[in-house]
Amino acid sequence: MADPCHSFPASVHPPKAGGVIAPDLLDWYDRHARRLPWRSPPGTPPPDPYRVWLSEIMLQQTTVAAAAPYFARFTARWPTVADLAATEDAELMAAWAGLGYYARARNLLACARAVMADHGGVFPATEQGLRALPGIGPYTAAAIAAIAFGQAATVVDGNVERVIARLFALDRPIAQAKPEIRDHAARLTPAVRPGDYAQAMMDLGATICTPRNPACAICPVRRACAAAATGDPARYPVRAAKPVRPHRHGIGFFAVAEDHLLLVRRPPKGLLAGMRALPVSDWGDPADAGARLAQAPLTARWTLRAPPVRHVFTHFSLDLDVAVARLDRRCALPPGGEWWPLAELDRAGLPSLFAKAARLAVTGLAVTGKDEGDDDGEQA
DNA sequence: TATTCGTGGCA
DNA sequence: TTGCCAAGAAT
Repeated sequence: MADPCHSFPASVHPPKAGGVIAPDLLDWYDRHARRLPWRSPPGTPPPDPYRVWLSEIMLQQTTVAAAAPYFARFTARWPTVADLAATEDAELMAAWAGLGYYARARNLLACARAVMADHGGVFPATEQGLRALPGIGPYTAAAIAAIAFGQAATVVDGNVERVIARLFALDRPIAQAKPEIRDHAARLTPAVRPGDYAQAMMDLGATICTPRNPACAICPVRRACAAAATGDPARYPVRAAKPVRPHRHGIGFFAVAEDHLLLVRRPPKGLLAGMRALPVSDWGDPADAGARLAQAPLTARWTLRAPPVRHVFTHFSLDLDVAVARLDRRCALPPGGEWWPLAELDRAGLPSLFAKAARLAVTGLAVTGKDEGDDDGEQA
């Protein structure tokens, strides 16, 4: 279709809401683009689609600072999609450990293998083709199409939603304004340099049009912004009421025999799916804490360590008590269990919750018979 | 449309 | 200390 950005003159519809922003935004991006490991400088040829895809998956609900070291390790270990597709599941999951949202790691592998098996090792160049791959949703498909293949796809992420909500001073919460936001975003997307434009919108949201204290004084599209005109731009986007986060309790079991630790593989669906982990009790009402020690994976003399590990997930918080037991020998394993060498614990690929619990338990082992030098702020 | 799914930094 | 938030996808 025709360039929607220029379907009417800006002077006819004054820029009180929106207007043509792409030229000013791209000009700003040429001067202020963030230099990131997966990005090519403004106006230069696009990066390898594999690297664009990998970065976009890692960046889903994840900060640039958190994703960057993982991106460096992944591209060093797996320089191409073929390398990634050929790796073992366990190695991939361990490499992802600590980054969170582990369904991304499973889908990453499934996607790489689909690209090899169904697309001759080449990423599809269209939004539709990308959208059909595991782990690639509306945002990621549009981002890869725009950034790696130069297509004028409408890229809508959290940054874009916030920028649009302010440009048009939308009075409804984002959850309810999604269709309207997408509509505005599509009209603002230019036919020229769509990849740079998409990244410019995200940079704008990340560095200028921030959630709190937006820097309107130096914003390249302030003249088009209805929220800035109100004098209180931080009022947008309107925030919906947040649901209360329930609190749960559980026990993680740290069983050591012959300098080996009992680990299990978590089920393929649900929380921390497919990840190596400590055996655990159920996680539920803190009032039922007393009954959970009976859920140990094997019979032993369990000692409860204090304080518990406090961990916050997206939709609940958890106090995980750590129960420790020493066994004389490596006994029969529960289903899916393995004895892991304690000396190589950092290579087990434990999610952060269990890495924290293991650190707590290991410090307990180290000071057996002694009681000095607990490293961190242990408190009642 | 609403839930489920991690983690760490920061005000 | 607590809550907020980050380049969302799958169901």
